[in-house]
Amino acid sequence: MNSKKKRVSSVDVAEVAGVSVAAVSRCFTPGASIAPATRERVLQAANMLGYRPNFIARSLNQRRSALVGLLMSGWNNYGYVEILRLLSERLEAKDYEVILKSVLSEDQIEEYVQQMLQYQVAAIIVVSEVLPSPVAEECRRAGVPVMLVNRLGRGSGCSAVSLDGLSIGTQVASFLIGCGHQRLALLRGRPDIDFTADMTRTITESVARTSGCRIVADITDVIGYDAGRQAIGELLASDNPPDAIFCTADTTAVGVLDGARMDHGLRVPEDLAILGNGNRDIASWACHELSTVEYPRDEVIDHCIRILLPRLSDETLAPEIQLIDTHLVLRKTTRPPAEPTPDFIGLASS
Amino acid sequence: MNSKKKRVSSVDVAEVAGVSVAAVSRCFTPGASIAPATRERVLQAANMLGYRPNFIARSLNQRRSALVGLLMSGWNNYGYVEILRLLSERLEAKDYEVILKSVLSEDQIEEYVQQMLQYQVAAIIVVSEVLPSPVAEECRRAGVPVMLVNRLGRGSGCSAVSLDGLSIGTQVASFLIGCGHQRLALLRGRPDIDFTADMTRTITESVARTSGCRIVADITDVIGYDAGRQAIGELLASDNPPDAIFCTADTTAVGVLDGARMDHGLRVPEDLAILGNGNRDIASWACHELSTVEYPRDEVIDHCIRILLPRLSDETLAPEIQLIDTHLVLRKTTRPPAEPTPDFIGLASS
DNA sequence: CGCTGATTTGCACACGTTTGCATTCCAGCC
DNA sequence: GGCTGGAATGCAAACGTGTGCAAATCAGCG
Repeated sequence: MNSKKKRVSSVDVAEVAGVSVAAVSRCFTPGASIAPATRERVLQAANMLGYRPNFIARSLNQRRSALVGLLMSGWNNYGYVEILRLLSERLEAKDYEVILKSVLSEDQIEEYVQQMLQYQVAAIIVVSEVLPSPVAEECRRAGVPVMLVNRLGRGSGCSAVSLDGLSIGTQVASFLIGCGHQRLALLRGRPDIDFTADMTRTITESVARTSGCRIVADITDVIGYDAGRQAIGELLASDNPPDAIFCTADTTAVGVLDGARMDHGLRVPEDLAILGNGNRDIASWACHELSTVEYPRDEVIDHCIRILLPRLSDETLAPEIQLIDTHLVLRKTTRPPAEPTPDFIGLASS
Repeated sequence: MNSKKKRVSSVDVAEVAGVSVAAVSRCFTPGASIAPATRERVLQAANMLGYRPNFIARSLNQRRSALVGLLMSGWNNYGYVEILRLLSERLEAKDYEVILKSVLSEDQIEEYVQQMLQYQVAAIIVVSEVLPSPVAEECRRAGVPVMLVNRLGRGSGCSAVSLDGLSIGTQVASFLIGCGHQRLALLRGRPDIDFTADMTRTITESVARTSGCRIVADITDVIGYDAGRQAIGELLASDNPPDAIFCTADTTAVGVLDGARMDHGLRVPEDLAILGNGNRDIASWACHELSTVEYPRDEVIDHCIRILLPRLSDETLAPEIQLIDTHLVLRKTTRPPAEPTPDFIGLASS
């Protein structure tokens, strides 16, 4: 009833409690020197008036805020959304606030970063395929650390956490080759993503070292169910139809799977093996049983937080890049390896 | 090189440009009275020094920030994530910043709202099934409007945008009854959600008015693929197996679909009709072809923004509640209506 | 040149905190 | 009782900006 006009501040509390504003400030500062008795009196007055310390004023005074900027794109990528959620939760637990920016086109990045810097964010996290190249330098000048997730940003001087495309590419290649496939196709999204580019490189190299095996197609900008379903049609109609397909997203892989089975009557994995990436919920569903590459999101998040937290309070720390390895999750869209070791044969048949 | 020690502020710019701080402030305030010549000089100095106005200081001075708090839960619900994304984009376009809080349990809400109020947010949006009951009152005291999305929060005095459960329940019931189904089952999530509760109520009422038709099961807390797949097993093993199932989430419906087909050999829709809710991407996939209820997210967002924006600048506006109607999207997990009008029969058979 | 009015500029205060420093208070001890 | 030292408290100066008010500047006109 009285609070309609004015916002209650520390001077109001001080007046009621009969102390100075300094005292009420110390009440809300852990570890400050204050007598238990007055502390009690102040808290009581604050409670009665409905007082809350103003974080904006505090931030101005301390010259640093507990705000962390988060640039997000790739909402259609389920893994990114999970990362967003987990990052948010972990930062909340440390009493940081996340200010979220959804970036639609790369042009916006510059503007958004400027805005975030104006809010004196303690750091900027980029969960996105696009890299704020010119912006990184500006953040460094402002002493604001930048952390890239799912992207390496080589040479940008940012910290980063990403899957190790080289290692995973090797795993994928040796598995598919080991199954006896000879005509591989790759369906991936944007060509300029570090992870998929690295993966493609090692797969290509591994295949080149294997006689009788080759890559019949490497198509970029294939993203999502419909794109996958259409792509498999085109591949099957081509001169060199593949006998195994690796997709950099599970949804694409499911599109390929549905297309192969329902549009073209293929048997999976007998006629065509399909390997996805991400191991999201749909991969385990009974109607798909998709073989895929595990995405170790908890590990990704752990490293993010580990790298980020110390840099929030100490600007001078050097950026760090963390690569993360993972493994395949084999279900029913791929065949078991064609040539297991004798030991395994013995074990299985005895 | 020089910016390592100090942050550049308006006094630095003023000094370089040879004007007062007031002048540089006016440079960045649209519509302020400033001579073009000095404006040019100030901007040049600002640019040279890499100066950016400090929004924290501005917010403190103006006693209001461009921050909007966003409480998010239900990340497994694809629709909610879409809402989050769109809200973020629309608010960005109006130069507001979104502070994101991921709420895991209801206990956290109180704390998170307090934190947001301490950051002087202009409003709080709740995209969540849970309602911050005690908190709503506190926000009103602080003059901060609260907007609920996908939840009505009756009696809480908050603005809200939600689907009209009563209307949709009527549509679902009359469709399923019109198809000749007689044993309906409902699988829904949390029992205390306005939308699904309303829907359940009207479905129950409609069924009660129809002779020969009844509801054989109304199970709550069934959320997601696995839960749906398990639930259909239990339903089929019961004394009263349903011939039609309505699920309040598409993922649940797909679980039911897979379970019915693959675990129990049922034909869908001949033996069992399945209706989902949300019309998310998976519903249209060839392996599912799920009939479902459309979720008109653009409309939801439009109303959100329409209601919210004026209340960001004017605290005195009364809360507003907007109900939104939608329609069914019929694919192949439901049968066409059993008794079309004679006209239709005539048209179809002639 | 002097006057008028409009435009531009600067001064100084306010926003709500935190914090270094000085001061006060109080208990303990010789 | 006087002295000492530590704890508690208040004073006042920041932090970086916006803005009302008054001063200053300037153009225009008689």
